[in-house]
Amino acid sequence: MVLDGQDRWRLNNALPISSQIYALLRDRIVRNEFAPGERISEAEIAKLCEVSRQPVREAFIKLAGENLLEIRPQRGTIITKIAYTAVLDARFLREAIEADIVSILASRSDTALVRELRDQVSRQRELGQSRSAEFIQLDEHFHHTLAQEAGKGGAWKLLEGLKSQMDRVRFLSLSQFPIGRLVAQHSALVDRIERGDVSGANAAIRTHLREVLTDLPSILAANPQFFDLPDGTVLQPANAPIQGGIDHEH
Amino acid sequence: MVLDGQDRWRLNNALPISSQIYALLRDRIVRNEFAPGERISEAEIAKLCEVSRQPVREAFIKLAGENLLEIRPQRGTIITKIAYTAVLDARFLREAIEADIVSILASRSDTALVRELRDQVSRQRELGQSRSAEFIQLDEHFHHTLAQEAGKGGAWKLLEGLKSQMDRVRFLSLSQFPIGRLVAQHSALVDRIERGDVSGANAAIRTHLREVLTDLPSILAANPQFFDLPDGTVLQPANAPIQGGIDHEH
DNA sequence: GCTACCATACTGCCATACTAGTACTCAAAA
DNA sequence: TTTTGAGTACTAGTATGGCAGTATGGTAGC
Repeated sequence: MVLDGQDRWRLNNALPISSQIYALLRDRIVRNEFAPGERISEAEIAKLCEVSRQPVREAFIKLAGENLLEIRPQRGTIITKIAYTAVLDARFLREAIEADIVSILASRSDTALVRELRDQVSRQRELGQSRSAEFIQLDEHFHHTLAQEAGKGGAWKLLEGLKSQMDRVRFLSLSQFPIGRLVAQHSALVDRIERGDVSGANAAIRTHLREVLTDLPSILAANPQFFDLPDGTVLQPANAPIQGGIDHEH
Repeated sequence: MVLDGQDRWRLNNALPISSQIYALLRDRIVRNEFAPGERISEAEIAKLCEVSRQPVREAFIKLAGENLLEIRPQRGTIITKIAYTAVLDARFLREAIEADIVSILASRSDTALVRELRDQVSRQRELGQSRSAEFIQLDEHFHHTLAQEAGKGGAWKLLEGLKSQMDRVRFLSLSQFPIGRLVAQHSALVDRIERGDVSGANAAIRTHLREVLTDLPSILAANPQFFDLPDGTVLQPANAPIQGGIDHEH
């Protein structure tokens, strides 16, 4: 593991230590500040944070539950590689739920909500192309707002664990993030919600979510060591339509 | 907590203790052998299993991650009540992913798969109305097979944690389980997969998944103490169409 | 009878120590 | 030179004890 110089990682004492270690490690893993495949040990992190192994261990267990760590008894713990198929699976799940969410929003035309979303979009626009990391935060907030307002905040929380793998890819693709296009898609989405255009909003969010992973193959090509490819995986564009299509009755 | 007489809970030594405690507790919670809202303590379980508190604690952490336990620091740990909204959210998620799965299967007509599925359906039919608990296992296996064969086994695993809340409801509804109808739906689904009828298979799985929770309101009425209802929740049939509709482009 | 307070018995959280299992180094034997 | 085996330095898993915070029951004061 790459130490941050010789610094210790500072914690506060408002929350349980294990929770802080968890949040701290998760953030670093998702941002790919650890190399996938790299070893990480309880004792090492404990020493770095000047705490005992126990809270570190509990954080490890939670991270392993999200498939960010693989704990191998008596052998060691490693940062998992980004599972290519898990990324695609997570995207399908997210697309399905968010499509429902915007459908709900569009079908009830809440003017206060539309105003709030427009505010967020302008803030996103102001960032400019250079501030990709901050954009991801705003993007996260935008989508969270959608879920919350649709009364699906609970479902959103359930999905957060699944998003981990997708998030790692997003941070890998920071440099080639087409922020302008994503913001425009957000804006178009809000337009359609405002007009009560259910199917239009639906299509907009689906297109948007596929955009995020458009460059997955090229990212994979540029960082093959970060990924875990099942044998015989055939690379195809991540934004291909869902095979077989989806038909919902009403 | 209701002790099983004065017995201890036997563990083997093939797996880590914490994993065994986790599996043991999860099974009991999902089967509603603990009363939701009831307190449960590390020390109590540790004593019962004749192990130290540490592995029990680690099992608690994993269970809390699935929202089966609520750990309140310095106050105690309780079995969560079944979150009514979480059940509905989980159903939406499951419906979305399984609809994709059967679409994939229907669009490629795998005769070996169809044979396997038919075998499973006949075994389900043989059980008869009286063996609800065993039926749930077979049902689980059936749906798992669908996911596996569609190459979405990974996504299925991701969803397992979310299914916990739904499973608790299913065990509550054991007595009034319309097994005959569910098996017939399975059979109809296989028919449509065999015919390559994508949209038909899609509709079949959606209807089927809604069936499982059809009786949610009556279950809730019969066991109000098991459920956690957000204030102002308006009870409505769990199998209502998704608000706003879902339109997928192709 | 009511309120404020305090002792007590819990709770979960963390530190420490120890166990058992694995990987690795390096020297001795073939 | 290659192979083997013992020793060592790790790893995660578990047991135990002490800590701080919380609920509870009873009591003193009103």
